[in-house]
Amino acid sequence: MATQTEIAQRVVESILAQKLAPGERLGEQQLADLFGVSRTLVREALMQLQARGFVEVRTRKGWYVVEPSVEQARDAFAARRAVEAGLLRQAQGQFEGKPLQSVVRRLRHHLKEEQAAIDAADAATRAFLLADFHVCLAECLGHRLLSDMLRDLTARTTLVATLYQSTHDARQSCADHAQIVAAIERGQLEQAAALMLAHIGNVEDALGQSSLASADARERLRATLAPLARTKLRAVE
Amino acid sequence: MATQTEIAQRVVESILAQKLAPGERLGEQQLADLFGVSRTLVREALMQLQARGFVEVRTRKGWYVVEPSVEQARDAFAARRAVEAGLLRQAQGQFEGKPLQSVVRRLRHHLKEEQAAIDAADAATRAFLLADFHVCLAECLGHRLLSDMLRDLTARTTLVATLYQSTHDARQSCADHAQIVAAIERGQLEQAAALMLAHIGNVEDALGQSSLASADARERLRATLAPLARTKLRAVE
DNA sequence: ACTACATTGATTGTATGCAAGCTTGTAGGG
DNA sequence: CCCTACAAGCTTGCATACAATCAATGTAGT
Repeated sequence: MATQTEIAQRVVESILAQKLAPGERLGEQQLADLFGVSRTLVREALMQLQARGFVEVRTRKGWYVVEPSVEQARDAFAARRAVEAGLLRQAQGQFEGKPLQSVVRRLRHHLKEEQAAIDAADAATRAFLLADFHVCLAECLGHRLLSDMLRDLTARTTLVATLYQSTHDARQSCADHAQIVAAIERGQLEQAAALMLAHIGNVEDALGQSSLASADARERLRATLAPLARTKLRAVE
Repeated sequence: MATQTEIAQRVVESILAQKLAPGERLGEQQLADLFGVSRTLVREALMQLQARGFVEVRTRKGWYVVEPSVEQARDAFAARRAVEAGLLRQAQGQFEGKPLQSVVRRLRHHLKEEQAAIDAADAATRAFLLADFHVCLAECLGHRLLSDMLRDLTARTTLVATLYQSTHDARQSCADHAQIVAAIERGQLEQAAALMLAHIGNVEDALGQSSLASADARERLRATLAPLARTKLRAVE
């Protein structure tokens, strides 16, 4: 009892909420049973998600949540830097004081939600809201297309953050956001752009530290399972 | 005898080559027969294209090549301005003189192709190459993700250019591109960004003139068919 | 005991079938 | 003559059925 769009949405939500880990397999029949529909709808939903970069299909093997490489992760961050800085600088000539007030108002509202989530909600909700700030910014600035693209882009970076066990602090991100909003309110959009670049850099650096530790999934699996195997061997002896 | 990806690619090519006009209907069975596959594959291909913004589905009515409204067209141009200017400014700190040389070399090669096409090729090929310049730029600057996104974005703007009968001159675009490359070669990326903004503005303005004339599809149809109906009436008399 | 191979099970890839809905053409009434 | 109601045909939406391929397990042979 669900449409393709609903299925796709639910899968994306689950990925962002870390209920679906990167590299996790998504069986077609399994999802079909879960949603009470046929494999056809599931496939169509997955194809859309593939086009948006959330899942990938390995021929005759199945669908998997994307597991971005370090290089791909850097690419996503680089893309966000270019887009979001461009966004703010573009707004410089676009707005003439007045409309920015309503933008600031909406962003402040979003900041409040972020802070509330940091105090109360789980990590998944926090991560979602922190990413949504950037989407909200693009939307407030009138960029409908870019807000959609940023939704997927930030989702990607959030994904790699969970994949590489980012040590980044939610509180720090929220503080960064507040600074950016303050700069926008002062009309200093160039500075806002600079702050945004620094902010994205912070998030990216946070995962740079641990990227070596869990660089390879195979290695990680071996490391995780090694003691178990040893125990088993000893039991057999 | 074709995979979904091939079908999707062919459809996109046809749209860009103006063999498929905006608003044109794409029957599933029709495409299935054409490619010698079943409707299933066609549907899956169309779903991907829907996610990328090339086609839309009206329930129980069929698939149609997107027919962007004026507002959506402006949105696409605004997105391109933000992304491409951001791209160039971002490159400012990224490169330190040397690697830019290879970028310039590749872009110059592209410029030559553009000029050759302007002299020899048809309008569709020209439009494709002119749009591809921007994709190529992003790719040269190391933005793999953004180049993909720009491929779709520029396709969108090319689409609206054909839809609103842009009066823009290919030669002018190519000259703009040459100026941008020259600025990059001089290392003046800030200026390159400014030139890029002006260039995109030029293209957008070219269709701004005729946007009022064909603002509404319904209106346009009425305007197109009105004289025909009159002629017919006279013949009957 | 280990390797090579065959068989089985499961899963994806593709096609076909059936129901629902829109469009169009036509007939009947005003 | 025009307008409305109805029916037929075509098209999409979704499910099911079948084919192809891969992984895994079990087996036989060395």
